[in-house]
Amino acid sequence: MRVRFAPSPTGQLHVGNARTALFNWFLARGRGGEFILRIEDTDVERSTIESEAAIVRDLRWLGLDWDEGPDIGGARGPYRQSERLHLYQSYAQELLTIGKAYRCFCTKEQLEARRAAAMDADGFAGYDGACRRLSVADVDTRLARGEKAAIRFRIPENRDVGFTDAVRGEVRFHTSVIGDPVIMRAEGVPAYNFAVVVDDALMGVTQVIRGEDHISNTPRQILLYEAMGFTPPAFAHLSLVMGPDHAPLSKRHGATSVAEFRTKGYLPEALVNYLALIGWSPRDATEVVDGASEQSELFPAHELARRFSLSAVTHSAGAFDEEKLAWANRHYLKIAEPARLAELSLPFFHNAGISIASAPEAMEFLASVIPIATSVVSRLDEVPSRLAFLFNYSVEQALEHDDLRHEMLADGPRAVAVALARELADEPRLDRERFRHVANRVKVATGQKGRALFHPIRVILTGRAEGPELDLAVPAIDRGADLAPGSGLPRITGCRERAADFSKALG
RNA sequence: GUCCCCAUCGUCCAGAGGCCUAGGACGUGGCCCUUUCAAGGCCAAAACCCGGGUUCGAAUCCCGGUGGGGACGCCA
Repeated sequence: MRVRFAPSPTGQLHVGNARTALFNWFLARGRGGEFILRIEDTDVERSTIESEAAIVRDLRWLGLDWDEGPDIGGARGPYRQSERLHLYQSYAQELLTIGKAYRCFCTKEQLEARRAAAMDADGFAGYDGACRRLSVADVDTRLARGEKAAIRFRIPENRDVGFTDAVRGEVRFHTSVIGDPVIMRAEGVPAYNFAVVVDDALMGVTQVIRGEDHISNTPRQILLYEAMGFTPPAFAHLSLVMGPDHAPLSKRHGATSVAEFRTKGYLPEALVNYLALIGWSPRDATEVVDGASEQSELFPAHELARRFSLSAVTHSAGAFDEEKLAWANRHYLKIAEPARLAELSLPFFHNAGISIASAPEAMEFLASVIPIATSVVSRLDEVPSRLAFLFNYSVEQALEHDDLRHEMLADGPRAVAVALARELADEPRLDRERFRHVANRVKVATGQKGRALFHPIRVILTGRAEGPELDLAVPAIDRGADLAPGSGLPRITGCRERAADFSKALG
């Protein structure tokens, strides 16, 4: 089995296309097939090498890999259509020779005018066949005169073209609704419908899995396969991914590209898992035990691949639900390696204005505290604000908030601050256990308890009324104090100093 | 306009004629846990688009309607 993903490098990788790539990859990896990446850059105007690089980067980020592609080569290359022009030219010539294609001299303006008229008259919007029966002599003289001509494929008349779609079943079109498509533009560049067919045939693609928007191109392509003597591959058309309102997913709905989801702080495994859930369910009928079926929907990519099958893909379009993506992200955030999360969150800290040295001790410290944030947050971009108290600590700043100041200036909290400073003064390294011990002594010393005791302590240690769990914050701050000198971690202060500062500030 | 595809809780899926008093997940509401916010646990509300057939029996099959989407390009 050979499958492919064939994006055109005209922009960012869209999540809908990413899902198509994913389903192809699932199939290849789940059943030992080959996955090919091919770049369809025949639109010279819009294709850019930057887009190609971005698409490759995003596919890699998602964790996809391919067996053949423009960046790694392969036996059936090249894998960029712009580098295969001679192939299209020779096949087009062949079709011309055997009379299955013909030159078309119609201009864009003429075509548009006639199309509009025909659409009103009988609803047919395809090519009207004006150049279909030009004589050889005619064509030769016009060519000799220097007139530019495109090459069109002659769609056979009065035929049914059908195929068995792997997700939809039987699909049938009558050739009367298909106009002769351009296969080579006047400039000598192939048109999409022709290039895909030549490439898929030559590259030995056995299953074409693509978006539903291509379903009506399929009959043209099948006819092209036949005309050139190729055996058509199996086709599968995936329903499209829509926005929450079931209109086509667009910027107006928020993020639409893989790159945007990355910069919003989603983990690739979460996006992959979520995307797989649109239009497909990883549930396996064989796992139904005692009438209760498998409940989880969260699986690593290789497991999704193992379970994947085209026949289980839904026929209807699915709406993109960022809430559910966020849920998947929370899950993967919780099970990810802290060291990796520390690495991944670096740019988010940078954006938040918190610079963290790349020194190993700094990264080690970050890794040790990152679970404080990732255990409660939905995305990586929320991490810095959760952890800011470790880096940007200041008594003054904390007391600038009216509500906090009022609360801290009350007798109870003031007593807690003073007692905490005193207790901490003689305390060696703090960990959760020691902290509980200290808190207990503060409780005894002040007679405060519950919220009245812990709320002031939280404000002292985090400078905020809410936030990371104290159990985790305490040892984190304590470690930071030890690391601060020369570690490249700016302005980290230990518990002892914080308590003392507050005690002083509150009088 | 013509052709094609699709139609189960707000959303994503399960359901391939009786197992359905329609199941799961996200989200929502409530309760529990808890020194806060979360997380976690438990419970709840919530759907077969409409109309005709076929059948002893239809969410499941057929036809029509309606609704949504796609295509009709010298874009892909």
